[in-house]
Amino acid sequence: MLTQTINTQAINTQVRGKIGSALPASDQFVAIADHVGLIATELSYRKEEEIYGEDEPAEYVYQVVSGAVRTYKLLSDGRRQIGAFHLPGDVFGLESGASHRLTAEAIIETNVRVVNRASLEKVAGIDVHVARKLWAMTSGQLRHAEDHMLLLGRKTAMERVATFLLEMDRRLAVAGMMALPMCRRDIGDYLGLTLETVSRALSQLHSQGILGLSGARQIELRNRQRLRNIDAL
Amino acid sequence: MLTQTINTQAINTQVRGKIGSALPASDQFVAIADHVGLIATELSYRKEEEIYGEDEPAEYVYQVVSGAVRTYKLLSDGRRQIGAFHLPGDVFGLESGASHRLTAEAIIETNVRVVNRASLEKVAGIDVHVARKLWAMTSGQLRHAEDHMLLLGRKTAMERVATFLLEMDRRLAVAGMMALPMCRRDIGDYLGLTLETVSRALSQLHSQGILGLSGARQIELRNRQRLRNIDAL
DNA sequence: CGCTGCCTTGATCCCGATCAATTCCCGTGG
DNA sequence: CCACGGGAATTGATCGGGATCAAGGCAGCG
Repeated sequence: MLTQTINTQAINTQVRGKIGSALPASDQFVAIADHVGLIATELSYRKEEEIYGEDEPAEYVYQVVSGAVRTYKLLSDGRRQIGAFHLPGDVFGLESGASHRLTAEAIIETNVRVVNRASLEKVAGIDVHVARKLWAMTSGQLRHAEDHMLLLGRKTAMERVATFLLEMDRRLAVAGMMALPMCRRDIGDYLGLTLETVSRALSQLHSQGILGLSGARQIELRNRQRLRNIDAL
Repeated sequence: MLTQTINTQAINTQVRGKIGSALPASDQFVAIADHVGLIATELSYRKEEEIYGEDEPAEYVYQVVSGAVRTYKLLSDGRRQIGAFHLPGDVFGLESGASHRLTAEAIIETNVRVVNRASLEKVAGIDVHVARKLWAMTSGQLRHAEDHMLLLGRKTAMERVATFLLEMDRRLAVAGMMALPMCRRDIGDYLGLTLETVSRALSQLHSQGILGLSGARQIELRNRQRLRNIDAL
């Protein structure tokens, strides 16, 4: 339960109050919260800590401030499919229905901003721009899921890894370098592969000079065009 | 272009006007159209006919009246991933953004009801219940996509086919029988398998007495519980 | 400096893909 | 009503990409 999390792990980092204009307002989640005067709370989660579980009531909507989050589903025998990685700025845990449909965990030490879902929905019932924004965010997640179904159903291992690298490059590259927050197993569970296959694909791309590795999780893309050629359309 | 479709194939079946209460009002799409007085048009598509293409402007929102529709993405070399099958009552082609992200085709002779997206959005800007409903419909599609990612990324061939049969049973069984509108290739492209693998899995389930076949597309589930046991969680 | 978990690399296996015939319907026309 | 044609489905044989099993290597952190 989130209540426990607040009480046991995150109590020290709680910051209650209206989001002020001093905070980065680079996206609409903040803009909404700011504009309509919603109460936003900031929480911290440690590496590997669960944020919410599958089928739990969706009490809050989250936005990553720093760190990284994975959302996934499990089969009863432990097979895992990660649906998405959530990086700084991303909103996750937004549900139209009553409960979360995936489990969310912090991959590394992570700070998130949360807004109560009920109050957000109340605002959406008054302000059509907020309602439109909630729909657009869910629609954006659907777009990602549709692209990912194509990857999982039809792409080869090498194509999947190329797609992954280009996605991460777009989302978290700083000065041409990526610092991946997740391990090989997470990447495999996102791409529908084993960690060994991910590792082999990365090694091969490295040997071809398409990427540089300075530490397993520090990756530099040296030739994006060749990577795009490997990735099927 | 849809305009062409209207002019060439569907002109005879066009029915312009406010949806009346005499039509089945079992779902909210009709309820919305009825309530707010939107103009709904009914169109027909022949077997294999395209309804809209990937990246085309999303001018209309569709609801299946009769028949069946597949929505899919293609890779440049022709590999195809079907994201969903749309059966009578289902809404498809609803986009929050400007364009369609998958191609839609009629699988068999199909009748659909269409509503202009711009006018629907205009209504959503006034009536919060309509706005809420649009969000909920997109959210429902996201739920399906999340479940399907788990299937495509982590389930075995037999598990995928079991999941498929249970889904179709739920959605189109009449008196314990299913009349599948789609061929084995479509099923394969939905499940991330080849048509041969789908066929083999069905044959095996048949030989185990779990399903009855009267014609390749007429399937009777004889033991849903065993099918649920085969389907991982 | 030495664990300990993460990653890489190698060897082998196996499930589902691919290639290849039939067979089975189902629709069509005689 | 039946014969026929042709796409759809089944079934068989073989292949191969990625999984699995199994060591090492390395690096980040105490």
